[in-house]
Amino acid sequence: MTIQSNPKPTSEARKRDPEKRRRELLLAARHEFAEHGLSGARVDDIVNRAGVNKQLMYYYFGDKESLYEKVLEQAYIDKRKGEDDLELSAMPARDAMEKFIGYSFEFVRQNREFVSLVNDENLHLARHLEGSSVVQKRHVTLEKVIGDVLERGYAEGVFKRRVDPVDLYFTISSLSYFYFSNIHTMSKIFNRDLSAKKAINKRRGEIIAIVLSYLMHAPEDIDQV
Amino acid sequence: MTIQSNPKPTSEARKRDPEKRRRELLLAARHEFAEHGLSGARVDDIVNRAGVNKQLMYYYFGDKESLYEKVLEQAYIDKRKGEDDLELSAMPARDAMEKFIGYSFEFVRQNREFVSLVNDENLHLARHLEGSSVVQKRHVTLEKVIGDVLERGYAEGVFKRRVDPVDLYFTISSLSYFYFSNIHTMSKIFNRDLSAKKAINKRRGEIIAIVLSYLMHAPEDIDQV
Amino acid sequence: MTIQSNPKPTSEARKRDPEKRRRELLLAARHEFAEHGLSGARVDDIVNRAGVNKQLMYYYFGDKESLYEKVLEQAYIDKRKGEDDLELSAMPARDAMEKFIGYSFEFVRQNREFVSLVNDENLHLARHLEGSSVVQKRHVTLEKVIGDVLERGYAEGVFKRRVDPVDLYFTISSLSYFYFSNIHTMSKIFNRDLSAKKAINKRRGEIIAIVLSYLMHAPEDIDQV
Amino acid sequence: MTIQSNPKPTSEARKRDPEKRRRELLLAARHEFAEHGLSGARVDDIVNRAGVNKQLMYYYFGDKESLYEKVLEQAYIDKRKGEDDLELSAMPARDAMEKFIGYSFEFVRQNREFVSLVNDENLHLARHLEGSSVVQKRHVTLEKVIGDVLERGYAEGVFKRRVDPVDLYFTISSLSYFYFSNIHTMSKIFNRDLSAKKAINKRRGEIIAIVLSYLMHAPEDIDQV
DNA sequence: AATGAATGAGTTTTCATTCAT
DNA sequence: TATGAATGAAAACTCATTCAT
Repeated sequence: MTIQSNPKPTSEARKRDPEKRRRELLLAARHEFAEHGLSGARVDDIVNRAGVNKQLMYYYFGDKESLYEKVLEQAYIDKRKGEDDLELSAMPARDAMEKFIGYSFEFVRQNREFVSLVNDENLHLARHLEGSSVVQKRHVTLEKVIGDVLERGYAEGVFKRRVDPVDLYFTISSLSYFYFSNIHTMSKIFNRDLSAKKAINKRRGEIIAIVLSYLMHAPEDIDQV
Repeated sequence: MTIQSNPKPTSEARKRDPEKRRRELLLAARHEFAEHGLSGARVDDIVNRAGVNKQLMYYYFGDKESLYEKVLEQAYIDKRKGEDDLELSAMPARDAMEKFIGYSFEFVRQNREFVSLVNDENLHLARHLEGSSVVQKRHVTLEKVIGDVLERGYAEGVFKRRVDPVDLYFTISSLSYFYFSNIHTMSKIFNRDLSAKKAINKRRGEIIAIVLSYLMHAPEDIDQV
Repeated sequence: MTIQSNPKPTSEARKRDPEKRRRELLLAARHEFAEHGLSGARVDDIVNRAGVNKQLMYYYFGDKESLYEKVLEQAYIDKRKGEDDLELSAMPARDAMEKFIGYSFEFVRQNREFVSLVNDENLHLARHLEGSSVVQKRHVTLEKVIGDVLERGYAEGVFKRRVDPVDLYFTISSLSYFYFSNIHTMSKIFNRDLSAKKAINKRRGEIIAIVLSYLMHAPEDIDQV
Repeated sequence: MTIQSNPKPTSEARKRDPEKRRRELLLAARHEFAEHGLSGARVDDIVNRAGVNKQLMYYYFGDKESLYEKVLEQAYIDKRKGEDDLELSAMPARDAMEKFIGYSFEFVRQNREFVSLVNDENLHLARHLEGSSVVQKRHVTLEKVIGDVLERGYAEGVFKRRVDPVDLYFTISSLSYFYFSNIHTMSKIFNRDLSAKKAINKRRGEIIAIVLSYLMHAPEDIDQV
């Protein structure tokens, strides 16, 4: 690995690049698992998609399920990377919150495969997340980041309602995730084209409004009515 | 023949009751499909659960996929039945809305299988809902019921924000559905026991608060801040 | 049978006419067996075609294979009936022979199902003809009829070549039967539409010419060349 | 690897010879299909005959029907190979024709499986010949070869009757093929042992006589009588 | 005489995985 | 590292036949 590590494309070129093959396999696997779920995915299809020999998959990942775990873990890592890149601490609380909600929505919008993977993993009772402490660790920081924004909001006086950061994350995720997670059944049931750009953008606006409205109004407001 | 003619099921009885067998098969199938998804479910397991011969399933439903369609359709019908039983028109708008949100939450809480089925159906792009116009028809009334409550709320002055009934249904569904749909991954990720009764009840309260807060505050409220 | 034998259509009419149902079953079975062979035919399809309950077939015929035997036997009986109706003894030998050849050809032309049935029976080594002495008996007369025509032909001087009646029957059958038996493969192989009326009629003429030419020229004719 | 590199099959040897396994599968399949037809043949029996794992059949051929197609195609190719080996152009027309008829007869005599396969394929309306252009192409040359012999016969003055080469091929095939195709039913019907060597040889002689007689006598011969 | 329900034993096909090189 | 060949176990589905009425 260290010896042949960098480019150095000899006559036979791009062959014998184990890392690349691994990545290609993971990518192909993500597509397959997202499209068909763990049990619906076919090892044959994955390796065909990746353009590699079947045995190579076993060589790299051991078996189908381990490959699935790797795919899942990577999906969560990718998502958290995006969240960390937001740099929310650099802006006013309300803006930060709006940005975070918008990003959450856009993330699922552009990573539908993530939704499918996570849904399927819930079908399996999150059994494959067991081995991965990475995922858990990464979410501790997320909790903190949201907490910080909230605190700043309270300090600024822009947020009125005290909420648990994780609860808030739930709210934001629910609203963002569900739209894409259930887009097909909902489109059929209500006979609407929810995949239309216009519909999606409208929904994003509404989701931001819901969350902000919630944060910006103290509980008493309602009870007083 | 003349003696046992009527549904008087004697001691051994329960034989030759095709309708019952059909129902038992559907029930067993719902369990299996909810647990393992369409591709993960095993016909053998379904018929074993139902205690019938495998061929009977084919005799009644044609094939695995058709059985799945029937299960799915029935799941939606059952859900809609519950919604219709709420009789929301008989109470003040705010109470009606609170009741509806609470019911939506409790429905998924007590019908986790519904969540699994619908998630899996989304994985299949809602392809199996194609043939069922029943499901679509039943949701037209739902749209009307929500619309009525909203209108009454505006008239009563209790609701301030104008929203599309279907959008509102989305909001309520998102918040209710996601909690249970993603309960396993979320529990792992945040290392919390989201299945605990206390956590669930707390979340229900918050969801009701979110939705009501949204409806009861006009958009300007936020912008003015 | 004797009591309810004739029409007497009571209130419920055409129901309860066992003989008719038997015939309908046999007819449907003939279609199915001719189309798919013994092993390819489906009991379900047969009874559906006949519009009767499956169990009725078992009630009447015992099992699929016995039904097949009945169908086969009936097919041979029908064919022999036609041959007997020709009344070849009433006309000059050459005309009789021409008529017989023509009839043989037309029979398979119009009874393609016979061809399929017989082919399939040969696949089964004629095992199902075992029980049926009827078929064998009926062909003894056929042998005689052909023999008579031949003898008259020799006496009239129109036929020159002495042949065994059964051999001749083979020749005629071969030429007639093969055309329709192999019409699909041959059409494909030689890229011709052998099912066209024109092609069929032309072939009939040639077959008659072949057989007559053979009978009307003594063996020496060839050797002399 | 370097030591056993060449096809030097040592004592245990014969492993890992995919081509051979393919051939063995095809051979076993030909037996099975010829004995039981497409629908009557059992994949299990085929692979047992070939001594290979069942899945290997699917690995090589895709499914039962595709295997059937390959078997059928190969059967036709083998037959055509034999015909090409006759080298008819090297001998006088009459001898060539006699040789061709004799060969045609002997071919079916020694390749009864061919007969069964072709019969079964006709049952399926030659549907499986669709994809194989090979078969069709190979028969174009056959048509030419027969045409050449005929032309030479006319030139030599030995053949008097002008016939279409394909029609003649039909005549020869009919007479040869039918005898073996229908040998079981005919044996039963006429209570003769048509499988006896003597009977077969006698029939071959007669078939040659029929065809030659036909070719060597102009149509007028009959009409004049 | 007639029927809908039910079944056991197959039959094709699929699939993840391992072998041999 | 890489691959084509090979496999056992299971899966969906089929089919002739019988049961109960």
